[in-house]
Amino acid sequence: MTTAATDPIDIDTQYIREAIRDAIVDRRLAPGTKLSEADVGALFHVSRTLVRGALQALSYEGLVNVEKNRGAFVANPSPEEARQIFATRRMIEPGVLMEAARHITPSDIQHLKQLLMEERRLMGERGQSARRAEIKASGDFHLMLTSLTKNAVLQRFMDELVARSSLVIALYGQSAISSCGHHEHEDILDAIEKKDLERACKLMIHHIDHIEADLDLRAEKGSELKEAFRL
Amino acid sequence: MTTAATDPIDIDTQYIREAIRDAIVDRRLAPGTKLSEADVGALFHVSRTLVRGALQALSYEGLVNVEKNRGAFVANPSPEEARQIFATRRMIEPGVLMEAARHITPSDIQHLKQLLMEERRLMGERGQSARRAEIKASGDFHLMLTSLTKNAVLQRFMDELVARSSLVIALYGQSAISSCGHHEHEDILDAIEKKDLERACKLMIHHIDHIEADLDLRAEKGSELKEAFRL
DNA sequence: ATCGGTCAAATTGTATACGATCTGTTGCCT
DNA sequence: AGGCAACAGATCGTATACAATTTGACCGAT
Repeated sequence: MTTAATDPIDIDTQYIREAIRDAIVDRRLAPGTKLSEADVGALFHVSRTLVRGALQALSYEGLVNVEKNRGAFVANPSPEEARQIFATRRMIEPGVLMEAARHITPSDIQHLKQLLMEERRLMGERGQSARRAEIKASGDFHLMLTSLTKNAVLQRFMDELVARSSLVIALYGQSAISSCGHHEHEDILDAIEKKDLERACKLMIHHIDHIEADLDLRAEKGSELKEAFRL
Repeated sequence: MTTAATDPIDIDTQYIREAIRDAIVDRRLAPGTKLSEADVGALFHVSRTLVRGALQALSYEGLVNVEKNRGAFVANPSPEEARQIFATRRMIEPGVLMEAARHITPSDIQHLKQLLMEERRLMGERGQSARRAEIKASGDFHLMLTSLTKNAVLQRFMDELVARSSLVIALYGQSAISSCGHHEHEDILDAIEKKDLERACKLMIHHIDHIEADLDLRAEKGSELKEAFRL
């Protein structure tokens, strides 16, 4: 076996950024968790300098909050933030769909179908890690669709939106996703394959609506004291 | 005169980031210009540490390119990038418009009208600084519209898109903006005021189309050697 | 004269050192 | 006992020092 996982030689800001990002999106790091520069640096055997860079980058993505002179914490998105994220997805994703459909090839469709099969397989599994993998696979469908647009700007926006959505789903999801989420991806792909873009768009919007509807966004949750006390 | 411009007391990463950003968007820094960490640091009387943070942030926004071991350069967007930026705006801005219209108040409309008057005033002026101000005012209309949505995620996306658009317009614009660009903002606002959202959306799309149509995006320009030689 | 290689200057990459700020605790005073 | 102030530990913010890399110049060989 390689030693890559525990003893990677080339640790740079980017590597750390992605490692933390994955951990957050996979919910191995709980929202609110403090990410001390010294601790993270020790973990990766690098100085605080590189860690700071990674944390700053993640704060631009909205995955961590950095509080001045207090440190960085895994983001704990408020219900309001969650709503904004999904509102933005509703605006963008129909366009993504249309643009992706213009470029899509039969080979792309095969790849997407394969992803959906993998997703379905995971759905059968039980346990927390399966649920993580399911959330991830669900996001990957949207990201792969986006990659077909060959639009780097859009890709970055969607990367951020999907990552933050994962966090929100993990926080507020009521776990009915399994039942509704999956068919919808297949239906969307079907509509694209049949060039029925109008239907595909409609399905996409409904899909996003359903994901958001599965969330429990009633104000109080975790740490939003400021909101709770109307400060 | 005040010494604020040359001797500000509180210089932090954010301040530097905004200063450079403004300079790039205003085109006081030409695309391709090298931003040496030491030089910038000397200018603001800070160490390279803060400058690096600012440059990294700007690279996430797509306003500067950081090349490993070579330094940071003011972005020189390729025609392809320009197309992607405008394609993305076409996807997002109709949604922005709809959402903004839902929240808009008479007072907001007054503010927007005031902005448009200012814009029109600048249009009368001549010279490079007037053109800069005009490009800026033109972007501000879109940003102010976005701010009405009260959606922070969206706001950040639009901030980036508008900033990069300014760069692209400065680079590839053929300066016919004056004639077409302005009426369109007024027309859009009119349509919003009359609650004719369908018309407002259509006008917005056309507006973006017109801006892009005014660009000269034929491949070769400046430094895109890789493209030029098909590497 | 041109090509190739070696070397020096300049610039970035990373680590470390030091100062500033926050947090929690201790102990005194009322 | 309760509250306030001073202090100590920990953590972040910034600057500086040193290592690694790039770039351009010089110089000798073909």
